[in-house]
Amino acid sequence: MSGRVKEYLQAHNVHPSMQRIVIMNYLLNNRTHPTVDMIYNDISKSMPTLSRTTVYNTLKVLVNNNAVLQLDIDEKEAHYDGYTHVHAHFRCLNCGKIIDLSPKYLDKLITNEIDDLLITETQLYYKGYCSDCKDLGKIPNINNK
Amino acid sequence: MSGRVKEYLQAHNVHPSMQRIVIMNYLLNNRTHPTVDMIYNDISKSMPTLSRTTVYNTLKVLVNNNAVLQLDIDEKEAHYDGYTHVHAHFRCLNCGKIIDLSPKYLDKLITNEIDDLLITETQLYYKGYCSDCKDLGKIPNINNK
DNA sequence: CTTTGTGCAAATTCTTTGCACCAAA
DNA sequence: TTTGGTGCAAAGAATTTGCACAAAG
Repeated sequence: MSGRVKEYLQAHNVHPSMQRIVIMNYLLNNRTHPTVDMIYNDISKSMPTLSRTTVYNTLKVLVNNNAVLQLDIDEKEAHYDGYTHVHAHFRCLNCGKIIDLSPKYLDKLITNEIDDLLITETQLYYKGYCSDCKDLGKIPNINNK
Repeated sequence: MSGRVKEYLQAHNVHPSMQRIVIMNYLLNNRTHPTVDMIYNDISKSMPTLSRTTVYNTLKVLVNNNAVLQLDIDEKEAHYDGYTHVHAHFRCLNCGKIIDLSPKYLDKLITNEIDDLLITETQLYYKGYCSDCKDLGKIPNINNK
């Protein structure tokens, strides 16, 4: 079972340490878009030596290697998603819950209510390299960063 | 000229103080998606008594009243946009520049190159109120909060 | 007067850094 | 024995809070 996770990490050029396997496994099995603190609190119950720094370090490595998605939908703190395919997210401004939106909404702007959600705000962000930067070898290598 | 700004603020139920007019005017005339610090540094040249806290306060009021858009495209710090209609944004991961994308890209997922930009990442965020929260009078009133 | 906005300093929160220790190749 | 991962404590950066003063109606 965690053999699968180990392979997943290796496929993404991430050296599969104990901590990395546990954190990646957590993300694959908890599709709740957790924060660093949620991950840390949950995992340290069964792995009391784990440090917050390691959670930060690990998530950075995983994100840089496209094994995990970092969500900036919450201005306070980052959330993480083990499902890396492009998909839309919804965050409730009252309870904070973040959910995936069905792919059928991916290519359209949504206004008002859908699927029993009241949408009040839409943000569409693209990231990459602009014309000035993209040619100049300024694109970083993968591992670490 | 700043009479226009004053009217704009009033139309959004924001009491038009000197500082608010100056900050709103700055955002309407600087479509560079500035951060709090950029706004503070630029404006305090001509208004040395301005405080960073007031910039924070003012932006919060403006955002809450839909007079300004807050962008969370940069995980480090918030950027602000005086143009509030829904539109897509692109941020260069090398130089940090944020630009608006033509509306023609709004309703489609972009991969690879467009308009001389190399897109490596797409984030589609919706915010609002989930089914559990939307009926319960949990939607905050506009002014302040 | 009374309410609302401003601004300083201190506090909070999330994240990163420096460095020593450990483990695996 | 060298390289890379872990974890503690401290530092850093962005933002918020508490409170006193000022301004406007």
